Amino acid sequence: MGDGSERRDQIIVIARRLIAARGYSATTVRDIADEAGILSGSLYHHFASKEAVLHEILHGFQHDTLSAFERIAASGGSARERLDQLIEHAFLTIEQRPDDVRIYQNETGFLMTQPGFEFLADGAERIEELWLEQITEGQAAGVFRDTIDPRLAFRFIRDAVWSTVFWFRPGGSHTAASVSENYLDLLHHGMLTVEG
Amino acid sequence: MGDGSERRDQIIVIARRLIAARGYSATTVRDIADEAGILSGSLYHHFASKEAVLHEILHGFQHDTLSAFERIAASGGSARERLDQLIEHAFLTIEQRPDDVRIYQNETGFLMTQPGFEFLADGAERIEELWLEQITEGQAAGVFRDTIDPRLAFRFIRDAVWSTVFWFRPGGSHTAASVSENYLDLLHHGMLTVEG
Amino acid sequence: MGDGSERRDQIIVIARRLIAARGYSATTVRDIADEAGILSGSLYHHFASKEAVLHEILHGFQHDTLSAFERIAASGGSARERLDQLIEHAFLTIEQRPDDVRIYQNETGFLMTQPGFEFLADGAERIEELWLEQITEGQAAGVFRDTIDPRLAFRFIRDAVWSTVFWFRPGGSHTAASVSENYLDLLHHGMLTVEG
Amino acid sequence: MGDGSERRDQIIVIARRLIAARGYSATTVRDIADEAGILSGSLYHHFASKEAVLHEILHGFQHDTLSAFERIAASGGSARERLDQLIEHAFLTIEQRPDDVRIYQNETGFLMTQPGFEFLADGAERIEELWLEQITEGQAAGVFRDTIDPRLAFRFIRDAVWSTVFWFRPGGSHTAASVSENYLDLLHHGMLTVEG
DNA sequence: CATGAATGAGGTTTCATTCAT
DNA sequence: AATGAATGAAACCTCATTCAT
Repeated sequence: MGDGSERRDQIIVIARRLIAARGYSATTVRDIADEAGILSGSLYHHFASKEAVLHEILHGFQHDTLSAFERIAASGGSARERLDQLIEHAFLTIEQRPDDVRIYQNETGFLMTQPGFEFLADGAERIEELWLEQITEGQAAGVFRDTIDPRLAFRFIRDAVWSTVFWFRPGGSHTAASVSENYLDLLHHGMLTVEG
Repeated sequence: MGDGSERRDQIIVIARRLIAARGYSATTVRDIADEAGILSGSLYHHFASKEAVLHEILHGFQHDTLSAFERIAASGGSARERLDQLIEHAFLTIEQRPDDVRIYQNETGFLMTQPGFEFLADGAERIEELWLEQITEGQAAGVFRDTIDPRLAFRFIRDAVWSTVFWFRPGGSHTAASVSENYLDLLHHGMLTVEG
Repeated sequence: MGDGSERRDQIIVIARRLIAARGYSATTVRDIADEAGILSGSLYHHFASKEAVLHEILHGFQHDTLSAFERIAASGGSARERLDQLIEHAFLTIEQRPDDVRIYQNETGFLMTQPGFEFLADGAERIEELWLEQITEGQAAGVFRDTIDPRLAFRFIRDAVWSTVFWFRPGGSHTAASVSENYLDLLHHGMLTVEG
Repeated sequence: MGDGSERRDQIIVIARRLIAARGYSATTVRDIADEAGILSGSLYHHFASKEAVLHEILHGFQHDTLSAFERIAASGGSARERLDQLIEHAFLTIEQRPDDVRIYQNETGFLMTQPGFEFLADGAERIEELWLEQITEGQAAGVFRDTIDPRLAFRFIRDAVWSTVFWFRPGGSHTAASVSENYLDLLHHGMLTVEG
C-alpha cells in the first residue's frame, strides 16, 4: 500500500471530488466504490481505511503547497514581491486544485487534533512562519505599514484568499488572475482613496 | 413546538456548543440528550428532528444578524461609516456568539441547497445586497477606490472577517475590539506605506 | 373507566374512523389524541391502554351484531327466511357501521388468540352456530340443497357478505339494499340458467 | 440486487411465512434476520428495505397469478368452463401458496395507494377484467343468469374464494379440491332446491 | 484484485405509557 | 381532566470494516 497503481489513483480522484462536494463524513466508502465501479469492500485492497484516503489527499496537497511556499520564500526579490507571489500561488492553486483546497478548508479544523493528522498542524505552523517572515521583513524595511499586527495581517490575508475557493467559479466574469489582481490591489492600497 | 420552554432552550444551548465543536453530522442526538440529562428519544418531545434543532439555531442567528445589518444599513452617516459599522458588528457577533458563527460558517454551504433551508441562501443574498450598497455608494462618493470590483471586495471582506471565528480566542493578546481595529486599518489603508 | 363521558365517546368515534382506515397497529395513540384536541398522555385518563380502545370498539360491535343475530334466529318464519334476514342484516350493518365492520374484518384474525380478546373467538363460534342452524334446518326441510357441506356454505356466505365492506361505497351505482338483493339472488339460484 | 442468490431466496421464504402469520407491520426486520441466522443489518445486503422484501413477495405472487389467469382466459372452451377454471386455479393457489395469498389479502388494501405499489391496483384491475369477461360472455350466451350485476357477481365470487385462505387447513375434513367442488356447486346452482 | 456475505456498532426516530403538577 | 416532560424499548437503517473464496 502506498505504491501508485491505476486503480488507486482513480479512487483518489473520485474520493477527492466527492469529499470536496459533500464533506468527509457525509461521503461514504460505498459512494466512492460505486463511482469506481467496484464494491465497497474491494476498496480496502487499495487503502487501509477511509481515513487513509483522506490522509493521502491532505498530505499530498499540503506537501505540494508547502514546497511551493518554501521555494517562493527562498527566492530572490523583496519581501513585498515574495508576499505577492505567495498570494498569487494560492489563487493559482485554487484554480488548479479546487477540490483539494475545499477539503483542506473544510476538514482541517477538526482533523488537526486527530491522531495521524498531526502533520496538518505542523504544516499550518510552517506556512504561517513563511508568510510571517515576509510581512515582518517588509515592515522592517518600511515597505509595509507597521501599525498592523503581522500575525493578524497574515490570518486576514490567508482567510480571504483561501475562502475564495467557495465562491469562485471559473467561466464567470472573473479569471483566477483577475481575482488575484483585485485582491492584491485591495491589500496593497486599501479601500480608501487619498481624499477619503 | 416552536415556543420556548426552559428545557427547549437548554437543549438549544447544548446543541449549539456541540455542533460548533464537532460539526452537525458528527454530533449525535445522543450526545445532545446525554448532556441534557435525558434519553435521546425524549429530545423528540421538544424538536421534530435533529435537523429541526439545527434549523432553529441557524434561523435565529441569521434573523438577528440580518436585523442588525438592516438597521446599520438604514442608519445615518456616510457609506464608509456604515461599512465600518457592519464590519464592527460582525466582529462583535464573533465575540458574543462564536458558536452560532462557527455553525453558520461550517454548515451553511452544504445546507443552502437542502429543502427547508432555503432561507440561508435568501439571507446570504440580502446580506450581500446590504454590504454592496455601502461599497458602491462609497465608490460613487469617491471615498472608496473604484479600481476594485465591489462584489469581489465584499467577498474578500466578508470571508476575512467571519473566518476570524476559527482562530480568535478571547483572553489572548487581542480583544475583539483590537482585532476589529486592526482589520479596519488594513482594509482602509492597505499594507503598503506611502513610500512602499 | 367504563362510564360514558362525552370525551370518551368522542375518542371512540375518532379511533374507530382512524383504525378502520389505517389499521390498528398503524394508528398511533397520538393520531387519535391529536384529532381529539388533547395530548396523547391525556388519553389515558379515559382508557387504560390503546388496546382497551380497540377492545371497546370490537366488544360493542360484536355484542350488537350477535344480539341482532340471536333475535333473528329466534324469530318466526322459515329457515330460509331467517337466513335471508341474517344476510340482510349483515348488509345493513355494513351500510350503517362500515368502520366497525372493517376493523372487525381486519384485526380479528390476529387478535382472536390474544389475551383479553377471547370473546372474539367465542362470538365467532356462536355466530357460526346461529347461521349453521338455519342452513341445516333448511336442508332438513328440503328447501336448501344438501349436496353442499353446511359449514362450507356458511363460510362462503359469511366471507362474501362481510367482504363487501371493502369495496362497497354508498352513492355509487348500488345501494346496500341492491347489493343485498343481488347477493341473495345469486345465493338462492346460482349463476346458471336452467338451460346452462 | 434483484437477482436471486440462495440467501436472498431463503430470506424471502422466511419473510413470507412471518408476514403471513403476523402481518407486515407486526413483523420486524429482526424477526426475519433472526430466523435467517444473521444480524438485522445484514439483511440490507440483500434488500434495500423492509418494504422491498414485501414488494418482491407481492410482485412475484401477482405476476404468477395474473399469468395463470391470462392463460386460462385465453384458453378454449366456454365462458362457464373458463370461469370454473379461474375459480379452481384460485383454490389451487390457496393450497399451494397460502402465505402469499394471506399476505396479498391482508396488506393489499392499504398498500395499493402507496408509492411503489401501484402495480397492485393495476393487477387487481386486470384480474377484474379477465374474470368479468367470462361472466358477461356467459350471460350473453344465455348460460349465466343476467339478473345479477356482473361486477357484483365477480366481487362476491372473488371474496368468497380468496377468503377461504383464512380458514381452510389441509389435513382436515376437506381437501382443496373438495372445497373447490363445493363452492362451484353452490355458485352454479345456488342454495335452493327446485321445490324451495 | 475483486466479490459477496456478514459483522457490530451506532445512528435517527417512533411510540405506548407514566406521572408530577 | 389535562398538560408537559420524560421513559424505555424497540423500530428501521447505515456504514466502516473483515474475510473466505
